[in-house]
Amino acid sequence: MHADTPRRTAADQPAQRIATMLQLLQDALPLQKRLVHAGDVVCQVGQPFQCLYVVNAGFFKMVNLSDEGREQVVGLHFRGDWLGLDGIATGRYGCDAVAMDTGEVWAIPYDTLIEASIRTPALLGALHQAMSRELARDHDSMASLCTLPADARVAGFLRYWADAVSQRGLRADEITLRMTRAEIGNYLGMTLETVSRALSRMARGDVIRFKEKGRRDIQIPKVEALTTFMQQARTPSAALALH
Amino acid sequence: MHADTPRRTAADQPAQRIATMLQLLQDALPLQKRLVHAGDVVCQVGQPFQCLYVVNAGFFKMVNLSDEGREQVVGLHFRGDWLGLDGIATGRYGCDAVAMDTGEVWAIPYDTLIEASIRTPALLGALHQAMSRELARDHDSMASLCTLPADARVAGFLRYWADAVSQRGLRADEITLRMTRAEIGNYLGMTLETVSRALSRMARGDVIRFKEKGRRDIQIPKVEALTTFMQQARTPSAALALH
DNA sequence: CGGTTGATTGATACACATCAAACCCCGTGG
DNA sequence: CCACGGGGTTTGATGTGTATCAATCAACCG
Repeated sequence: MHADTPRRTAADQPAQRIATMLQLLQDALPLQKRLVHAGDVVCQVGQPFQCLYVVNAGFFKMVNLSDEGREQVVGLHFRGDWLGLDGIATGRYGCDAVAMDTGEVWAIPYDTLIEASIRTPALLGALHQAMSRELARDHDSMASLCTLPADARVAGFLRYWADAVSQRGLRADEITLRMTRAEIGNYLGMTLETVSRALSRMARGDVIRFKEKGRRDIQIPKVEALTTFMQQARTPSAALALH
Repeated sequence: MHADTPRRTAADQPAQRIATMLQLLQDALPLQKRLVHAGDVVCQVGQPFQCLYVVNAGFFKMVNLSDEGREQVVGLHFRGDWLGLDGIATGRYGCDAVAMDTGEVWAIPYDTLIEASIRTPALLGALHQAMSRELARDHDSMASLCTLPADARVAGFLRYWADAVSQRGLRADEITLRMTRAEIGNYLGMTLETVSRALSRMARGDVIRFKEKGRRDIQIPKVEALTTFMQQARTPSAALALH
């Protein structure tokens, strides 16, 4: 893993797309920039919908408060993602957007966005792409919730995270989860103990490694090993290796 | 349950919204109408994205072919819903849209829609609402997949279906599922046997009734009974009534 | 240093999957 | 007409993946 200068890797394309989109927004709109810290709530379920928020830095979880207080993480968002999209239809936000780290979001009043899109049609493209992408991502999440066993879901989660950061131009072989096991488990539909066990199994199989002093930083020597781990987790066949 | 003339029930508002939107599309766009029958594929995963489709009649399932052939139903769509939205971002459809009954969709080239939206801005509102609504719906699905036990998920599915048809102006106390138990189970992340058992339990508790000669038609005497059934299914407490 | 929060690991329980058998309904064709 | 076959559904017996309960441990912090 020598640090070769990355020229035009496959990950560059999304990075370019995100950078271009953020630039477009800055040029075409008066943005209200807002700094956030871990735990800050960007927009809250039930509040009247006014603004969309675009993530310029940091990362965020979307939390759905289902009926009686039960919290459910329904999405994770990184730089370039939009927050608050599910408020357009009803006029009220459908989720809390909670910062998991210090970061910055740009508030864009929806009305302003629509107006500006007359002069700058590319704004619509950006919005539509963001929504469409989230739809596709949600479908993938549902598929993995429905079909994959716990181990495979955790592996898929790590792969998703690694993809997300690598698409943003960061190194993906060493990720630092800014979520507790409980939050991960909530997002993946399992308990924190199951998350912990899955990670332990992956570490035992050398699919991942924990950085010394802290089990939040995870090294991923080979991202494709996650994929193979997912596949073999689906079949109970070769479960005998490493009891 | 005497047939009182429904004046301005709560369900009228969505019905009005859908009718208005369909009218808007007809007035503002040259629509390519397309009749479909059960099993027809409206748009197929991997095909280049050109058109969005709006459901004018019938009902549709969205199927995600995950990696190796494994089919996953990720959404159900009724009159007024849009199909193919997850193709905007990538330029290729992300799901198959399969008709579950005879129906009609209106094909709308995306480019045409965007152009027309300059003259008729309301078109954008319709598109954005459709996408936003689906996002919110997906989040609800994820929450129920993650938190609810099988019985509650099935009950929630019936309630969702009943809501959907009642919002389209049809009677909701007697719904005919046009899906097999296997399809329902696939959508809800459980096996067909579990779906069957859940329905049997609900029938035993008189939450639903099967119409004679055929277990696809389900009577729902009181829709709110589904909600209470969901809640008591979540707590293993009162599970002793009716072994 | 104790106190707190998060993580790991083990023992046990249970919800659901799996396997299997029987049934119902419906269309087809002798 | 009934025999036959096949897809869909129901129900039961058994197995298993994961939740639950509980104890221990590691890191952080005032």
